[in-house]
Amino acid sequence: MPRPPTSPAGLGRDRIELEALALIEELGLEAFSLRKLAARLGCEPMSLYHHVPGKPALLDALVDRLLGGLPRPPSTDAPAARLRAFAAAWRQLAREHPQFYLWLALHRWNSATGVALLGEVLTCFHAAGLAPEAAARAFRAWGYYVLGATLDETRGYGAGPSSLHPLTLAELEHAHPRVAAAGAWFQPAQFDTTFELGLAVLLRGLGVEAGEG
Amino acid sequence: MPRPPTSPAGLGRDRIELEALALIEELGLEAFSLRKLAARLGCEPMSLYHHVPGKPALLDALVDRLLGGLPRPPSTDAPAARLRAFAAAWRQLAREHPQFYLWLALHRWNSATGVALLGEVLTCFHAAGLAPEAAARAFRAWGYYVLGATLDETRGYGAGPSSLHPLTLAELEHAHPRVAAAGAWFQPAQFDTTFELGLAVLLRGLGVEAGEG
DNA sequence: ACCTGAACACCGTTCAAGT
DNA sequence: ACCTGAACACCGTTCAAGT
Repeated sequence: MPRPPTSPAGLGRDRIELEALALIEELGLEAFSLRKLAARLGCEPMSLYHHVPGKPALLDALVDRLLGGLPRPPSTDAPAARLRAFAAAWRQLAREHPQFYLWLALHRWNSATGVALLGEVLTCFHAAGLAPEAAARAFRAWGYYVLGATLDETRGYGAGPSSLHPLTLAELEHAHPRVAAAGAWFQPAQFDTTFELGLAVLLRGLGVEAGEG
Repeated sequence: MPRPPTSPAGLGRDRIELEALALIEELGLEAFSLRKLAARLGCEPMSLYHHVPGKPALLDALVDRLLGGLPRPPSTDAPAARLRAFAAAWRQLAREHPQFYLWLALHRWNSATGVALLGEVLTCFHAAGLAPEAAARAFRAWGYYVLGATLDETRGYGAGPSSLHPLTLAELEHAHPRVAAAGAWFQPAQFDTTFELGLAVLLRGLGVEAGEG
């Protein structure tokens, strides 16, 4: 009684990768392990090695999967609109996979999928009329901003306290009233507005968007 | 024969923390362990627990140590100059501790030291004449950019390939000539120029620096 | 007060063996 | 071809014991 190649009982890369993605969000990236993944899949830890070379390779495969699935803006849109759309899709991906995002963001995208995506973004800067050097630098600066924002949004205030001797709210308000007051604009509900503000400044200042837009 | 409190034979937090900082850079953040630190210090792993509550607490103490040691610009400088100086000092710190920087950058600075530093930076935006909300959002956008740039500089291209099937240089030049050509401006020698470009755009667009400087 | 040794509950991964 | 079980070399940390 041979079973189909993607039978739920068989492992296969798809089932392994999808379950890994879910388990990472459930447990956190640090607590995720191949042994727990195997338990979730109902197999022995070592069975995974017949489908995946090891843990780093599995995580890199997840990067490729997510990069490949990122929605692309229509190439008929204006360059600035396309860059806003790329940033929005990327932020959405970070929001959907906050735990995995640390690995996703900080590993080199030197696979075919990753380089293709980088090329699409870089093309927007060329399409905006920038010379090669200006386009390369603007691409980089834009990436710095998007990277920092998404990491801060997923791993910053949302991640909870980590210090040995954290300041209490009362201490904060007494010692640093301005920091305490600014906290109102550091809430998740404000993320979109703040992100758009900085992005608009960058796109305009980098020469991607005309002054009168 | 009682020994002085900071004797080389005794452990003490200072010796533990300084050795940890050095060992993290030597081995990499992921490979660093308390057991290896103990071996380096010539003691048993469990001896460390008499000076430090655990591994995360030790790393958070290192954050506090480095934040406290960050050089501060003179408060007589103009706000924009101070923000450039903070960014430069921060980038320097990242360059000196590229391995530890991932932990340093992504843990909440809710200690007294951390909040004081955040307050000093936020004050620059107020001093530039921005209203509380604009200052809070500009502070955040500035931080996104600095965070992303430093992480990319320390963990990006410098960290080597990670993908399962990386593109070769020849494949890259054939399939994505523009990405390959842009690589010339992605080298470490170009980091300063690119960083300053984006920072200038942000400071000007956020209203920190006047149009005519 | 400070350090030690054995032990516990985990890791990723190798290897030889099963079907 | 695919899965398993035992084993190896690691982790962080607890606990009881030493001085």
